[in-house]
Amino acid sequence: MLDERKANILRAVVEQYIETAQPVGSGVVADAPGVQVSSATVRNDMVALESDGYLAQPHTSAGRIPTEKGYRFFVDNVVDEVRLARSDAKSVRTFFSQAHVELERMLADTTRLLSNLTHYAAVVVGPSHEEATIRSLQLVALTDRIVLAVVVLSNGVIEKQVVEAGADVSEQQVAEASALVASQALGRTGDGLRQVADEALRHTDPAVTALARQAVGTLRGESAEAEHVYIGGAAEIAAAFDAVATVSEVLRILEQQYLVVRLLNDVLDRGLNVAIGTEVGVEPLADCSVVVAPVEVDGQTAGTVGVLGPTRMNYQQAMAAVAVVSKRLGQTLSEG
Amino acid sequence: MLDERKANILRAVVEQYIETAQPVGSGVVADAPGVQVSSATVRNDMVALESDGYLAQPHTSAGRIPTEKGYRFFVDNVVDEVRLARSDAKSVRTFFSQAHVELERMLADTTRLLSNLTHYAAVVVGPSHEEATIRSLQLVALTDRIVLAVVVLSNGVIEKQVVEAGADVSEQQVAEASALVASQALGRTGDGLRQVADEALRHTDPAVTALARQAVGTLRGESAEAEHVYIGGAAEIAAAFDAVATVSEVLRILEQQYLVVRLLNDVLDRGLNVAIGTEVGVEPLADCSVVVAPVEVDGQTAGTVGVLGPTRMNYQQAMAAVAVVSKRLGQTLSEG
DNA sequence: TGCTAGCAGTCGCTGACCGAGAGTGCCAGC
DNA sequence: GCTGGCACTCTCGGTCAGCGACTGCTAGCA
Repeated sequence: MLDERKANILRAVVEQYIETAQPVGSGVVADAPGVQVSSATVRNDMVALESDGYLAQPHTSAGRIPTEKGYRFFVDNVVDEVRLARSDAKSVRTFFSQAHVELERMLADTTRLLSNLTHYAAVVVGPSHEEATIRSLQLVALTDRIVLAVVVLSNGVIEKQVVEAGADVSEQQVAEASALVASQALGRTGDGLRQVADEALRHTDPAVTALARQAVGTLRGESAEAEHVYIGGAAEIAAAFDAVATVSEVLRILEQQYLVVRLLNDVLDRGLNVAIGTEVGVEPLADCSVVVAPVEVDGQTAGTVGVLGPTRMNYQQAMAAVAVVSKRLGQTLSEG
Repeated sequence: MLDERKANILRAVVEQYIETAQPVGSGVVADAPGVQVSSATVRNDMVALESDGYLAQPHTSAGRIPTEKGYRFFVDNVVDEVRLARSDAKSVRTFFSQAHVELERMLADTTRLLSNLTHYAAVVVGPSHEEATIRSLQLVALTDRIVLAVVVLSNGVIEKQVVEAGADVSEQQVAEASALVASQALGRTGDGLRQVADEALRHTDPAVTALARQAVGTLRGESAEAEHVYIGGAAEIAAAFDAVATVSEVLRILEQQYLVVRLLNDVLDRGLNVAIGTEVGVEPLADCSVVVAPVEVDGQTAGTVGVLGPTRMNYQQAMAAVAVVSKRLGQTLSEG
């Protein structure tokens, strides 16, 4: 553990480096508030911090920059007041006070809000629809053999799934299968669909039975896994790094949305709100940090909110923004 | 108009510059196939090409680079054989031979295909749903006052629209309004919904009438405007430019999807397949070019396919890829 | 013991300079 | 009208010196 002065010095280095992206020398640190000692003393402490792995020196006669361990200490021990700037708090408030009836648009807009607040890329993973109840389930014939199963959930989300019938089916048969499936599914949660037994789906016409069972089978398979991801502010990534190769790599990761979801969940599973550099666990994101928070609806985790930026990130502000947005989002979701 | 040798020289410069991104000197041009003259002659022609505005010189004693006018000439007069590389043609074929029943996923995947082929960002604007017929229209109550209108179109696309009822409505009322609207809308095109007169929607219960009319009204307003855009390969933008500021600007444009749609349509409206630099008409995209093609289904335009890359783009390949993909996409859409 | 002032030393950055090389424009000759 | 040749221009890479920033160390002071 670091004594108070060393912690203050580390804090000063991190804050300064976040601001300027330049190695920080002992001079400016000595002038920082909370460090009322001479630059020589700062230097002595800096060598200690360096040998303890909190700071690094790009080369002799350059200032210090924080290591991952340094950022980690900063995040764990130094970041205190989780408070948004007044104007930011206001834009969050106005955002959530607007009516958002369509879940999906709201989540997409939320990424925009977050990336505007933080100037980093923002990720929102939508609530898994397992908890929402099924308000409507309908089979619609598209062609003689292809049927679309459309599920409307209580949160306004629509799941759809293509069902290919084994043989040609008539409009009439589709309608009957639709009614049959609906009778079993309505009111259940998306997850509850798994409990619909094939035996419950029976009709005098075997073709109808078959179609109904197949529809439920397809929906069973899908509904649990489909995570809805929204990513916004990719352009901020370009602004945050100065090597175009890094930007390209990071964007390539962001394009693989399933990877991003897994990444966020991994971080949360490890009990972290912040993953720094290699902690993120994806090699091309070694220069990136991630700040995440679960979205809680009625005490249940129902989604994730996060931002992705350079390790040289304004953690204080990002953590505040993510915390506030995830909380407000949870509230809004539990109301609507 | 340029004589043949000048055209060949211009061609050589453009092709070389596309490949190397370096100013092209008279020496390499003289060695190019189709230019069997000495470098001195090439130089003489180059000054002519420069004073005609086809080439530019970053500084004396540097080679030449093409201007927008130079690229334009190249695209209009030089690009001839629109042919994909064998392996690329194959991946297009396998892509479209796979079953794609869900339109939206297919379009999203198409952007991935195109950006893989060209290594530029790809844009696909989905078919406006005006031509597809309505297979199902259903009102689903989410809360006492909020009703979701769900429209399933014959191409498998689902449109949804939130309808807020003026007063609380019962499940029964929603069901009746749903049947009422469906009876009028089924079989019409999405556009044809506009022709449903309010008078045709009448029910003994005035609340049902009101809800039905409001639902149709909301759907009327929306269905025409909602363009579905898919953008893929944003990471390629980062690889294509070496100034991180440019990358950031371009990505910022791509994030505004409505702007991208308008941009592509503008280009097509001007009767162009290729827009080069300032021709694109968006100031931050001055270093970008766009290659577009309409997607035709049964002779009707039903979407757009395009790529966006640096002005220093491989037009030949990009044009070929866009042409093939748009054609195959049109075929696939008219089948399914 | 802990802090500080001071000083020598290291190293990157900047600007000047220079030579090599690439490319040009022009001219004379074929 | 094309070409070879030549003088010229300008960039690029490398070297070097001066400068400035910052460090590490040491001696001295409270």
